[in-house]
Amino acid sequence: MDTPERNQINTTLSKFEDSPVFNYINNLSPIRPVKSVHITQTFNSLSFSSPPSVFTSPHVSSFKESRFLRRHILLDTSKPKDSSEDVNNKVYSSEEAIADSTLSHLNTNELHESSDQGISVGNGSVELSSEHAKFSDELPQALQYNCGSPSYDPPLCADEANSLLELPGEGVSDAAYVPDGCKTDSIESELHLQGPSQIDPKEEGADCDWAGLIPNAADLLIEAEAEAFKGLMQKPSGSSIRLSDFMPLLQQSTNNNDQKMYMIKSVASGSEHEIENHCSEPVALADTDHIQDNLASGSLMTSNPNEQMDDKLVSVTHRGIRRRCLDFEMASVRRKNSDDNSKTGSSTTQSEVSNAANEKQLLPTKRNADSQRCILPGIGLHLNALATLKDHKGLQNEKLTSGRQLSLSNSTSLLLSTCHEHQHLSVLSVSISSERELDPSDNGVQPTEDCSQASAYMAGEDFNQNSPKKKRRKSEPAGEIEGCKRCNCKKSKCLKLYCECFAAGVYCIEPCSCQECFNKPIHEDTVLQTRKQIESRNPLAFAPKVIRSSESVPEVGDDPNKTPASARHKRGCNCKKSSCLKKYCECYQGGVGCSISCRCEGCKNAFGRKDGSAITEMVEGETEEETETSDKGVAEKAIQKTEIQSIEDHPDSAAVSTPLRLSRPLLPMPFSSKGKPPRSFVTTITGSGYFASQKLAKPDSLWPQSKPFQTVPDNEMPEILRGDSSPIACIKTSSPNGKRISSPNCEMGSSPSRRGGRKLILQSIPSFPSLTPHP
DNA sequence: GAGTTTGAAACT
DNA sequence: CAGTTTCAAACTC
Repeated sequence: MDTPERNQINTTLSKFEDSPVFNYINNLSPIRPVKSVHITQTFNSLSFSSPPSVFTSPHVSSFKESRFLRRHILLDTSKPKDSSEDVNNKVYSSEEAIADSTLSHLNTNELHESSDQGISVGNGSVELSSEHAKFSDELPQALQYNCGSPSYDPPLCADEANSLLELPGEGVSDAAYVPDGCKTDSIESELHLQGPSQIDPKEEGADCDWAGLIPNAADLLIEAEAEAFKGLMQKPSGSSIRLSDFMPLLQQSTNNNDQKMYMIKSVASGSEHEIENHCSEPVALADTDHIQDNLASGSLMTSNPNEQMDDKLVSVTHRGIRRRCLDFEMASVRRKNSDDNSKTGSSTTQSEVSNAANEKQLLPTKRNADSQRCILPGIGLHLNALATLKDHKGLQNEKLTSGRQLSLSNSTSLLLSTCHEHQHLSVLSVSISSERELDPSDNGVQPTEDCSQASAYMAGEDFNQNSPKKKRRKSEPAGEIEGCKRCNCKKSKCLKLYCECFAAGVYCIEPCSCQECFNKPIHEDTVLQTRKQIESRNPLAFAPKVIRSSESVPEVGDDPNKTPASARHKRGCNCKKSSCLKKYCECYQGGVGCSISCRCEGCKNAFGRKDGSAITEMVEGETEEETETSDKGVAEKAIQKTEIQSIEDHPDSAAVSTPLRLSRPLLPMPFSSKGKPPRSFVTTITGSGYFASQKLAKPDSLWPQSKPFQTVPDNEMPEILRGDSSPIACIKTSSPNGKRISSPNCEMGSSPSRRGGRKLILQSIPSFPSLTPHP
């Protein structure tokens, strides 16, 4: 990504601004240029986004910055700066400065630098190197300015600011990020600002930049042009710069001689072309070549209809250029938008297509698509819907009794084969539209949520569910957990926490054997209401029962209270007879050790006991689970070490030994017998985000480390959830309101891959909450 | 698959 | 908050 193009644009713009034509245009334009406002906006936006943008894509940055600069210049005239991008900015700023006539100093050196950098400085550029320097410095300051400087105009429009903020960053050209309307306004406003000044003597002075290259004399100008041309021709990348160079020349020529003007004009036209190209293709890198070609061919000369023979031709040309730029920008924006859309669409379509093509591969494709957006979610929903479909076809046969994998495969096959048409359609439609609506099965599934919800929900379910469940299961070794949860509720209607699915925040699906189930998309409202009620009683009701922190997370820092234990059950268990050695124990089921918060009797939790004996856990590096236990140190039930040892001895114990890891394995281990995963939901907090997953399942990295998990008294849990990290926050936030706050982290957070099953996703409590229709 | 056990969730 | 009931998973056979 080279910035040169944009730079050129900037320069051209600045030139335009200077030209009286601009003023005229501005007058004509219905858009009210609120210079200050726009500028400020841009500035603000720049301030916010600029840094990254700068690094990422100079183009964008240049453009924005340029605006920036102006403002700065206006505000501050005396700051030095160096960055190349700044140079671009300089152009504008310089122009402004010129307009203001406040800045008069030109630094040939700077000019050279700018040119070297490839940033061509238009007239304005010539002017103030010093300013440029300032700008660079100012960028950061810009914010300050905005805040403090009275000079600044009123705050930017929220829309604009948003637009700016929204900018994808580099890739997007200025135009792209700026809304069409806004953009034009902003540009025009810029023009206005510069417009009045038009061509200042100083600008000519600016030409002085060129001066390095070109002497003031008209004759020299021509020569300079020739050189510039050569330079353009020679330098592919630098083409933009050269163009800018031409601009100044043009201006000078205008001032100097009409004849020369022609020359210039021709050149200018060429520049325009280039500019246009740039404008039109801000993003494209190849432009330079293009431009060169054009120049070489001489097309440059002819291109502009706008050009005129007058002295003002230059200005006109500028204007023409300007406009084109704007237009192009707009066009570019449009293009980008369209492109983006097309891309997105294409991507979606592709994904879908691929999905369609590879029905079986839905998962993978989906995952791929995941990155992109809602689509997947949609798919996930769809999957759920599919799940519901089972009814239609009676595919359920397969309820997974023992062999989930088989069932999954079967189900998938069913979907593919039997439902296949139906599903296909649905899937495709979903993916395409990114809406589940299309699915007949979907019905009312989460209409409210859209991407966010869908994503969360979907994410979980999607991957998992969709085919995911099935696939996952397939992928997973038999015993493994599948991520999917299935319930067998008879009386709760799957609207109580008794229901694992409901508790996990997922809809029941095929594999479920539940009766009178209301935990389906069709009953979304009911589900949401019920969920709210439950949350009202217990905000953490849908929070992961087990919270785990990953090393990455700064957990400790976050919660002083928390013990280092990697994970703990939210509320602790209350086991009386199972000794916390069976899945009856939620702690054990969750693969975590018991903590102080536990009220268990005779705790022998292999993962760790209250007393902290959790020796077993310390396995391998990861240990941790219970390291805390020591902290807790409560020996309420101090279990004898012997027990622990014994545990270790046992094969299972092995798992135990490394509780965390084990957890991964462990889960399977203990659960493996049936292959079901533990019920408990685990929330893992990773640096990026936390995951709450029902299953420990593939804890992957999660476990390990870190977080001390405080055993977490009930109180703590909430804190943990809330406080610390966003992830938690996500959970909580979501749950309380019933809304899911999907933090990107949460959703994406984890690599979906981790949790195969929907459970994983589910874990993000938010998912469920998300279901809540709250806007 | 039926029955039992278990402990969480829900209720009082 | 404690006690009881309900519930469904976990477990056993």
